[in-house]
Amino acid sequence: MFIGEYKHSIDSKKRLALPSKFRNDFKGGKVVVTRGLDQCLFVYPMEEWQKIAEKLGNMPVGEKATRSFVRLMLAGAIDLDLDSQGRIVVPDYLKDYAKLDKKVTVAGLFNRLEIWDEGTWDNYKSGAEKDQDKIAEQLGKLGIY
Amino acid sequence: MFIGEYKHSIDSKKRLALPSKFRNDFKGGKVVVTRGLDQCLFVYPMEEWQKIAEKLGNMPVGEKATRSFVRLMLAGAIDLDLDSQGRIVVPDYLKDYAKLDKKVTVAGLFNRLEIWDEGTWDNYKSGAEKDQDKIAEQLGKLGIY
DNA sequence: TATCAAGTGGTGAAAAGTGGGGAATCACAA
DNA sequence: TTGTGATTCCCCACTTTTCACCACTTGATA
Repeated sequence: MFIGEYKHSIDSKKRLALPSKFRNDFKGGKVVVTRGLDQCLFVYPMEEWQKIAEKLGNMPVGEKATRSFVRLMLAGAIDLDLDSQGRIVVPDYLKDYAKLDKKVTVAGLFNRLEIWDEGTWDNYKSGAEKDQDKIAEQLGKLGIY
Repeated sequence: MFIGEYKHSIDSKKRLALPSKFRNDFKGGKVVVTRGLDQCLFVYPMEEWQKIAEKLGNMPVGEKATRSFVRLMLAGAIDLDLDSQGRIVVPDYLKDYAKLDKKVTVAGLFNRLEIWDEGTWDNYKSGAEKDQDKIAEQLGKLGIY
């Protein structure tokens, strides 16, 4: 289970180390990175991704909106290997999508990691902190007190 | 499984390299290329195409739109060999159909590759990316949170 | 202080993408 | 048949990118 917030950096060769804590969770050193919501990237272990890809691959392509959604998700994803230091190489199109600069924040979100540009993350967080009331409300709905 | 987004180029002899990553998925170096939806080309491994062609052949011919779609795909299909560098030669009629210029984007879509003109792809993508709410909704349906 | 693990950075070899020459093939006219 | 031009295919070559490997730095621990 992925949890916590980590500050890492992308070097000039677009390499990014994933928190060492989670290396064992990526079996075979294989991960899948996709476009996420709110300008971040999602990182899934391969097994987790398989399930998602299967669903995506079997969605009906008749409807235009569905088609573009599937295209965005599948074409936006990439399977990567960790190098011997536990790093991935972030492809340009994903780096651009999430507007990643040198400093990034890696966040654990239960069944996935998220990769954020550090600035974007800080903004997002401070925005979310302001919305404490709404968050409390949502927690209530989930039965968390 | 085909995923990811790759920038390649078509040279003056209409040759296009497919991502090296997928070369092993095309057994015997044989692929089938055909007209796809939304002004792109579909690229299938031979085995996969057999299945698709069968499905297409068995579609009800009652509806006019279906009929023309089936014609487009079946009649437009051609089987090509990869050369020793992993390239295919794109026939004129397909190149014209997808309005391919020098720069193209190859996208992995689970059981097929798609070939897009780079500009067309970028437009298509930015159109689809705009609607983050819809994307979130679709992700929810897939059980991704 | 010695040690170890984690994060970061750099280098050289190999692979991938691209481009071009020239032989082989074909169509068609002389 | 022969000649001409166009096209296709095969092979080689150049350039850029990628990858595997090694090395340095920092901080925590004993």
